[in-house]
Amino acid sequence: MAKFSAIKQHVYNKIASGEWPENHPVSSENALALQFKVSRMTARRALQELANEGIVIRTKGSGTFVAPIKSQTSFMAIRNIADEIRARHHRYHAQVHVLRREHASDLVAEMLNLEPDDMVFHSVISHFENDLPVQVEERYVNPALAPDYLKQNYNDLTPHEYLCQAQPLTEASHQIEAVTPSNQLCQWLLLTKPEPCLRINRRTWSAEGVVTYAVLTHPGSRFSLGGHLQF
Amino acid sequence: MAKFSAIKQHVYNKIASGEWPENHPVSSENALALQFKVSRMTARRALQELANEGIVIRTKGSGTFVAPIKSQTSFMAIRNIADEIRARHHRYHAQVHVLRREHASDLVAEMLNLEPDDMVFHSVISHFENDLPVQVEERYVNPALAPDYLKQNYNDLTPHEYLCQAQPLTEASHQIEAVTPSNQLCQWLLLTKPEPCLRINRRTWSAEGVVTYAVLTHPGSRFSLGGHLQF
DNA sequence: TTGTAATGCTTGTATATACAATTCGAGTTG
DNA sequence: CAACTCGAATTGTATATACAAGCATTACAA
Repeated sequence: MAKFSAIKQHVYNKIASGEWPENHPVSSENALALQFKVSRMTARRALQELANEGIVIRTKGSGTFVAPIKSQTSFMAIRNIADEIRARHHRYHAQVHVLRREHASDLVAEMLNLEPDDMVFHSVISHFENDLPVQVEERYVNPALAPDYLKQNYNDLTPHEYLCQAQPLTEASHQIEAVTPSNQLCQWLLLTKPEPCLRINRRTWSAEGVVTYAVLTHPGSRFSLGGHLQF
Repeated sequence: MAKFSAIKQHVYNKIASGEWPENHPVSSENALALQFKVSRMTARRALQELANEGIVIRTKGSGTFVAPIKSQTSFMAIRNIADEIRARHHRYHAQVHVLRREHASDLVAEMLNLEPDDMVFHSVISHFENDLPVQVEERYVNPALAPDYLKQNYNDLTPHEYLCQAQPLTEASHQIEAVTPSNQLCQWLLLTKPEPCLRINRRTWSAEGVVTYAVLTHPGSRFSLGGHLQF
């Protein structure tokens, strides 16, 4: 492993272990250079790359500090929330609230191109970043296209991951809105009082039809969607 | 301007002008160092940052090349709110609340790559769909890049339309979040009580730098963002 | 007490150098 | 003609050094 990578890893560990919380000062370039017996330029490179990744914030004359977390995700690509959180070197885990077979409501039936009262799979899962839920994923699945959906263990892999491998997706549509969360959602999100939430309604298709309809709800204070375009 | 920035600019220009198309080789570190009379490390930094931005691709032993254009970003094309409303066959009109020259706040200065207290143009406009406001557009403009911004009549054309023709945009970044509107925003949006709002923070670049920073706020009950992807 | 000047620490920019690792083409060899 | 070798070019890693610029504290003077 390259020396500058070792230093980055050292900082990652400090942050992941909780030893360095938000805004905690990070060792200076010179201190790291001494500690790791490298030149200042090498220590500098490590901190610089961490800054590019948004892990730390550097201020001339002042120092380097652990960046406050504010989730940001690309809304162009359909990405996996778990991968995203891990890419930020934060701890991820999930909690399954609901996982069952049930009759489709009118709305769900329409979204999945089924008849009302047809059976669908329904799951509700909270996704945690550093012990704080950043997303409640409410998902309805067409049983014909993913018959083993209920048999998976969603602590190990996300529904999105499973569905991707079970039914390669060909198409997706999103609708993004701001909503007030229901009491039930507040509980799942560990919100003591309602706050504006970002909601993504997503339908995904495979070659054989609509696979799944998902309602993803993020607390406004813990999540924002980002994107970058070039022309 | 720092030397490494000058080199980056040089590469930007070559690409923007079309002189260097996709996959065209970029001058090597040593060549740029000679040409700009800097050390290799400085030329290297310029190319490295361009690579981080996704502008070029670097391969050890081979060289540096103009990156292929990122496609499929049509999800959130920069759309004009007025066109959108008219496309729905609804009546559109605008109301200008603020249109003036003022000192930049720290945040605005940072977003526009200016110094705090530099002068910027500031406008606040409500956009109405059938007599109900669906967006408050708060916009800050770099006066150097759009000196006539304040002279336009924003009942006839939107700031976005004017800026597009004044400074062709090359790049944009968005951040979408859910927020509670301030009292001032509630007034502008004709909301009797606060409701969750969808907020889009957008920065747009032309070849010469950041042109404008816009904060677009939509009432959650009157607006949602849609998108469709195919793979 | 207040304002100011000095000082030390930090990050930012820049240079010169060295060697490692990889790619790619030119030349050589069988 | 094919395969191989070699070397030039290029990017990657690392060091040592220098000075500029910003921040925060201390020391000092009014």
